[in-house]
Formats: sequence, C-alpha cells, structure tokens
Amino acid sequence: MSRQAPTLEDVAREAGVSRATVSRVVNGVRNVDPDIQDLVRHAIERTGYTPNRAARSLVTRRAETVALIVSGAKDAFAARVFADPFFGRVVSGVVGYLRARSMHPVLLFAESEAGRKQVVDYMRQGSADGALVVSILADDPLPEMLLSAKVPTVLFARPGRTAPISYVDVDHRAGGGLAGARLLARGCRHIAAISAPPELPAGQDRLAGFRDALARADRCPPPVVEGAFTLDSGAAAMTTLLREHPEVDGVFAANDLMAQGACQVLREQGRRVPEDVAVVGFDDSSIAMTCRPPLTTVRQPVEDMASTMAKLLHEQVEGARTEPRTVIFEPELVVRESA
Amino acid sequence: MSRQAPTLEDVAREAGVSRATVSRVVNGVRNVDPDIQDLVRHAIERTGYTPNRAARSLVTRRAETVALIVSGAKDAFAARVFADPFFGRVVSGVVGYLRARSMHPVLLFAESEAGRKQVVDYMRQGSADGALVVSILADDPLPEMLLSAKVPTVLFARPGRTAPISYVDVDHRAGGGLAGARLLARGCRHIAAISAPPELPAGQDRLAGFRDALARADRCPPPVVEGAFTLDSGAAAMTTLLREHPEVDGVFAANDLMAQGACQVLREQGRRVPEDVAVVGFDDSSIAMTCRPPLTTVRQPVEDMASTMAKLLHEQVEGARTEPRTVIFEPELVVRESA
DNA sequence: ATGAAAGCGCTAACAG
DNA sequence: CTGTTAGCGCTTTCAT
Repeated sequence: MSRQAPTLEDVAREAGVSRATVSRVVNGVRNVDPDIQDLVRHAIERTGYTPNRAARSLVTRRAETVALIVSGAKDAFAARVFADPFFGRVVSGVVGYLRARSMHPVLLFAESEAGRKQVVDYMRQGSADGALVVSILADDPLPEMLLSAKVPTVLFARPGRTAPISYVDVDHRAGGGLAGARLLARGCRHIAAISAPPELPAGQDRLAGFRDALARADRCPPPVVEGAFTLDSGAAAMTTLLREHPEVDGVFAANDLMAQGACQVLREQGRRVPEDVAVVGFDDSSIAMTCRPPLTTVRQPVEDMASTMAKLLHEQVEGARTEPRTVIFEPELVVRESA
Repeated sequence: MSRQAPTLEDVAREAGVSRATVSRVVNGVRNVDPDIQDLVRHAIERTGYTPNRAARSLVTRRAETVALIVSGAKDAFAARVFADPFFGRVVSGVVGYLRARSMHPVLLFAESEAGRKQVVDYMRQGSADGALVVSILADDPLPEMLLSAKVPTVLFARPGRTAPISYVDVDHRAGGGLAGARLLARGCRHIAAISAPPELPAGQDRLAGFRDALARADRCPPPVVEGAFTLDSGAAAMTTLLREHPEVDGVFAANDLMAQGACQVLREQGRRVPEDVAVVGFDDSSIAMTCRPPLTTVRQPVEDMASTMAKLLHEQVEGARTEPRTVIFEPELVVRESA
C-alpha cells in the first residue's frame, strides 16, 4: 500500500484511450468496441490496476457494504453474543447472500444510547448501504432511529414496537405447536410448560402455539411456570412444576437453556428423561446437542432467515422495493432423545 | 439516505466561515478560535451534518476499517467456523480494540484460490486499512499473497511457512505442560495422550510440552494415539488406548472435541471420569462446559490475543512500527471436573 | 462508440 | 488563526 497505486489515468495512458473508456470496460458497460476492450484489459493487466473504492463510492454513493448490527447487548454481554452459535449462523447466512454480489458485512455493536448514536452516524456517513439488525432485547429503540435517519433496514425478528420496517422471523406459534404435538404423540398424559418472560412476544407466541396444540387434542390447559430464558430459571421452574404437579410426564421449555436446566433437575430428582418425563426445547442451540440427553427441540432456519434478510435489504437498497416486507419461516422439529 | 445530505459547504455557509475551518473543527484540529468553534458546532447541529466517509477516505487514504478474514474454510465448512464460539471470541476481542478507535471490522472469507484473489483485490482497493487473518488450515497461502500486495497484515497463530509477518499466538508447548502437570498432580500413574494431526505444528507443540512435563517428573514417555481433532477421532483413539493400555488412568487430548469423545468412550466402558481416568482437554471451547463431566482444559486467552492482533495491525497501519512483531500469550489451566 | 469536462465531498498545503 | 486553492480517483452527462 506504499508505492503509488495505478489509477484509471495510468491505464488510459497505457492503452491510449480516455479515462471514460477505461471506466466503461471496468464496469462492463456496453458500447465499447471489442478491440478496444481487449486493449484496455491488457493495459489493466500490465499496470496491475485496481479501482479505488473510495473514489467510486464518492460518485456512485454506494459503499458495497452492509452493516450487521448486534443491538442491545450490554458490554460484558457482548462477548457472549458473539460466542453464541446463533450469531455465527446469522453471519453465515448473511455472507452466503452477500458474497455472490461482492458485498461485505461490517460488524457493529450498539449496546447503549451512545452506541446507537454512533451506529446511526456511521450509517449516515454512507459507510454502509443499509443495516441488518439483530436485537437482543425487546423494545430496542435502534430500528426506529435508523428508520427516521432513512437508513434502509431489515430486522431479524419482529420489532417490539410496530413500525414500518422489514423483517424476517420464524412462526413461533407454529413452533410451539410442533413441540406440543410431539409430546402428545409420545403419549404424554400430564403436559406442562416453562414459559418465556412475558415481555418477549416471541416467547408468548411459542406458548400460545403450544397451548393450541393441546387444546386441539382436547386436553385441559397445561400448567405453566414462567422462566427467564436462563439455565437457572429453567431449573427453578422445573422444581416448582415437580412440586406442584408431581404427575408431570411431558415438558415444553420455551428455549433450550431452560430445557437443559429442567433436565438437570429431573435427573437429580431421579426422573429419567425421556422415559419418565419427556422434554422439548426451542432454538436448537449448541446446547441441544451437548445436553444429556440430547434435546428434542424446535429449530429456526437461521441461515435461510439471515440470507433472506440480506436479500430484502439488497432489494430495498436497489430501490426495487420500497414498502416494508416481512418473511416468515416455518420452524422444524428436531427429534433427538429427550422427547 | 434519499434527500441530499448536508455537506461541509452547507455548514460553512450556515456558519459564515470557510470549508477549511469547518473541516478543522470537525476533525478536532487545534488552531481554531473557540468562538468560531462554537459557531461551527451550532451550524453543524442545525444542518444535521455528518461527514461523508468516501470523500474523506479518498483524500486521507484511510478506510477506518480493517478486514477480519477467515481463511481456508471450505464452503460447507464456513458455517461451522462462524458457529464456533472461538470465532465469536476473536470477533469480540477485535471489536474491543477497534471500537474505541472508531474503526470497524469487515468480515471476509477466503476458502478457495478465487476467494483469496478476491480478498487481495478487496484490500488493494483500499477498502480496508489492513488485514487480520485467522487461518483454519496450516500452510495457508493467503498471508504471503497479502504480504506481497503490501497489505498490512497480522495473523492469529504462527504461519505454516515462515514469513516476515506479525502474529499473535499462545504458547502451545506451555499449555501441553500445564495439562501434563495437572495429571501428574492428581497422582495419575499411567498417563497417555491423544495427539493432533501431525501437520498442525501447534498440535505438535502441545504434545511436546506434555511430554516435557512427564519427562521432568521422570516418567517414561507416554503412549500416544493420533487423533484428527474431531469427536469421533477422539473416541476411536480412546478405544485404542483402552485396548492397548487398559491400565491408563490419565489422558491428555490435544483439543476439547477429542477429549469429549474420549469421555464418552470411557463412560461406555464403565470407567468413571475422573475417578478412574482423568481427562484434560485443550481450548476451553464451549464443549468443555457442557461436556459430562465438565472438562478440565487449557484455555487460550483468545479475546486478549485478538485485541492485541488488532493493536499490532493498528500500529503497523499508523506506520509506528514496520518490522513484523509477534506476541506470545500464556495459556491457563481451567480446572473443572474431568481432572 | 469515444472523448472532454464537470464534479462527488473532503483534506491539506499554502498564503495571508 | 482563517481562507483559498488544489486535487484525491472515479463516474457520468454531453458533445462529437
């Protein structure tokens, strides 16, 4: 990066044509004589020319870059977010779509008010053409900030507050239904649930779908104990369930972490999983596989969702679509050993 | 991003000063009258001005961006790389350093010859100021390609081929020593190892350090079975070990995945971990915690390493240092239940 | 089909 | 301390 890089001008001189012509062949614009194209191409090769990104962006007003924003994670928490395979799957899906279009994701954090401002600024500088937002918390103010800064934006998961923003999501309700149906199919007679914190709409949907499934089978409404999406809260909820409903033989936990906590308590109390009590989780996180026993769980097609998210953004940037769109994906039951 | 964004010119007009002056206050250059600074700041606020990144980059020749390149992962494999918590920890460390300097990481893949070319091109366009490379495979050609394109580069882990490139790494040999010492301290009499594939120098170093530790304690050289860093290979190796050395009571596996495989086989064959056979892994991956029993393992300070990597790159970009540097980190024994 | 010329928005000498 | 003046390298009318 030290010696002066060759510019369009250099190539033009070398090929004996004008800058404009070289620019045309570089960008594959038609209306260029094939012979001259060759001429230019050779000159490019000889000079080792590569277009300068900044100069191009300055005039095209395109960064060929999208921001992948993890929003809502507190500082200390940030490391965990990245270490979670879920994040990796999102990255993988996004990259899968972008790379074919020679676009690249820039990683951004927004874990505080200041962080959100910085992110918005970053976007307003034109550093990226649009934003892909993964919010950790419900009620994240970032999407609306982006919206009012007129930054093309697509979210992973439905926003807490309704707003005209595109997003992708999974059909949580259907997922809960899958879990309920599985427990029913196993012949469980006394089914219960460990639910999500009430402020998470997705969690409520999972529970609703689960209840639907039982209702469709003419079962009475199941006992539900609220959890907090953590291992400990799952364990605590299971303890409560066991005390108040010792006859329980099937449990749906609204995420894998709580399912794992439940399994631990079950084992400690001498109940076998799945023989005595069947357990179904949600998310198919890495825990699901390493848990003992491996968890039967509901899987979100995260990679597909992420790549669709990138696609929606791309279309929005290209101006092909302007009205917000939402795409909902079907979850899938992954049967392992716990149910 | 639709309506015309205000430019320096607009702010200058609004404040009744020249563009240069506005530029100076925006960039915090001294030599500006405090009163005028205020004037300008207000004008900036009124107009809602944000500097245009491309225009600035064009003249400063700085992208304020570094590329974080995952190199050597085959396409299908790519998803796994990202899903591995290790990658998340790298990202976390890198971001930790960069964010304070308002720089951002762009994610790049290079899984084939074509991919590597694209990456080099990307860098030559000036899209990023330097490259942070995490190679999955030994003998990755990318670092040298970057080197000859004069792209400032820092690697995670020592390169396969020796080259004048900066890198950070952990003292693998010391790590192996830690593992050996732990097994010794537990009082194991018959210690064995499941080693890494021979083409990975880091794996060989781990084994060497492990052997050193035993030698220092006047033990005879331990039996070693080669693994391939996978769960299955760890299980297979353990099976072999048990057959050929049924008296074994302590095992060092060169990574956690193989350690987990070993634990599974041990349990299946009715050996208790750690009572009958103690097991030490390497990496402190997420598996280590979810494994049954939780793995005693050797931890690399990945976040620190990654942020140091970013720092070395930054210094190199700033021109403060020109000769390649390497920083080696001390590994740490994480004691859990398996040994 | 090609060239000439006008910027894109910003920074950085250089004057004053 | 502030303003003037050149560009940075590229795309894109507008002529030709």
